[in-house]
Amino acid sequence: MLEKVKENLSGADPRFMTSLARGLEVLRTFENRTTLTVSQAAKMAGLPRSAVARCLFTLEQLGYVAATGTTYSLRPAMLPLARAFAVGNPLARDGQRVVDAVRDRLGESCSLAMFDSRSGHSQVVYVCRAETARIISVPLFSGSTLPSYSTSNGRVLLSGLNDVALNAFLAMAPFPAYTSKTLTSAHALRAELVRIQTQGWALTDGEFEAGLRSIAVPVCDASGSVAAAINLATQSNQRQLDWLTNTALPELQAAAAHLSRSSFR
Amino acid sequence: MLEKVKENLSGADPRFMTSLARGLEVLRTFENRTTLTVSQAAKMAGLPRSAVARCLFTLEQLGYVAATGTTYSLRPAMLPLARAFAVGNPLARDGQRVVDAVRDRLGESCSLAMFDSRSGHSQVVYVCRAETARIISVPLFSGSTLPSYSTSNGRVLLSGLNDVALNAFLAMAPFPAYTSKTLTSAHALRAELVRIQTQGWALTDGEFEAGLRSIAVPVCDASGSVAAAINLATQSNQRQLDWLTNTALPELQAAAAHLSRSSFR
DNA sequence: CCTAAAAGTCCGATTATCGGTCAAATAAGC
DNA sequence: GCTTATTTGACCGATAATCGGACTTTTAGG
Repeated sequence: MLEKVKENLSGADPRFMTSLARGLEVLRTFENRTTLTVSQAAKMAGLPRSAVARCLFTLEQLGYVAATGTTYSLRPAMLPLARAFAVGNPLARDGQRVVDAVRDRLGESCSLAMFDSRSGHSQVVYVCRAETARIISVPLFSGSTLPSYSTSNGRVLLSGLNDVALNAFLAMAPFPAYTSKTLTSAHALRAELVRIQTQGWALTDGEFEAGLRSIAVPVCDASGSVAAAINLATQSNQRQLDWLTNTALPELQAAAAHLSRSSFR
Repeated sequence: MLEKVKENLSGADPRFMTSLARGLEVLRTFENRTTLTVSQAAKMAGLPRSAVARCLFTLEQLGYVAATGTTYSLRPAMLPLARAFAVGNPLARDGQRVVDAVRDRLGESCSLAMFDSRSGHSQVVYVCRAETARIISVPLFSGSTLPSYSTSNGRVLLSGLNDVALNAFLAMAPFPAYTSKTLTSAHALRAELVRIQTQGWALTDGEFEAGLRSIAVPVCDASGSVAAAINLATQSNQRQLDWLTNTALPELQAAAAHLSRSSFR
């Protein structure tokens, strides 16, 4: 997994720092578990214990994790970095205002998402989110990640990939089905992504979770490529499909256009 | 600065991974500047250009930063890590509810802060925050950092340090004065910290910013040591000092006690 | 067009990193 | 309470990953 990233790059670029990659990989294990021992982290990261112990020792010295006995946990050190992104990235900076506005106008939860570029293109990370009532079983926050192939935001982002990247991603198919409606084959997904690309928006209906209906549109950067996606999530029994395409879609498109403009700065 | 951290640790522990430390140090430069070139980052981090170029190359491969031409900027990769802390740390998880409640009851901005353990004990990071109207010139978010010696939250945290850590910190004195009232000498600070420790709360009045008055109390963990601080920030011309100690203080203490309990889990 | 600064490339030296091993400690199972 | 199974912590020689300076190319500025 880690080696793949390195090797894919025209075969082991000498500029690639394995130690740095490993250390960050170890940090990442805390996304799945709040407290970890050395061997647990080693198992999860798929690295030798000694290497993981070195990483955790270093991360502790630097103040990124804290040790209580032999168990490690995260320190707040990530928060300033997350804030740096939140205020430095034009889309993230203006995004909260925009999703709040959409939520207020339409009365449904609205989210701005981007690729979590750490995991190829398989995951999207929620950057900004405005909630109404909780409609999804898994709680979402800024920083939550969701699979890209089965969510409207994710599909919009996938539809903006170039052929090489898209093929690389689809090579991972088939994908697990969350519901009976989930598209899981590379063929079906590719067809859907093509349609999304031409029509300019994506709609998923109960593919990630039964009863969850969602529509998303792309947010483009100055070069015209898809930099983010903004979506509206509703309950199937509350909003009809044509409400999404007739009422929600124009609002989302306006919001996306507005965000697009701000990303030029 | 980086070497100090390493050497202070009983002279270059072989477990310390310099490459990992450097990579994280390079990441940190983005806290000061949203976009950076290699040489800018090298200058800020105080590292050779070639080393920084390797770090940025690696961080880009891993998806933590993105390159646009020769300038780099952060990707949303930090958000999942920040969220992992926010939901995994007991104080952070319950903190938002608590500061919101205090803000609602007292009508003033309330914040929960912890040491930013990356920079010795010189900075505190705001973990949770509930705002009223903007009363401070510099906007604060979750993830914002402020100097510990001149803020009420910071002083509470400092008052919980052991002698060794405190002496190490005070050795950096004198500290810059933000206003004419700022305590800047090690002597004065030490005296104030002792008083804070015995009385159980800290009050700063216009030391960080003129017209800003703030009171803070400690939040302790299971072992009884200070794990966080919670404070209320007011404008000098709106709230008298005795309102802070008579009305605000009990509320803060109740909130802190409540948080303390949740940290046991 | 010329100058200065930054970026990109390369490479030999060195040392930081590696990962397996072993003893000690801890936890689990009986 | 004893045995067994993991886990931790420390060690160390081998090796490859990292280092940083030097050079060339490119970009930016006057």
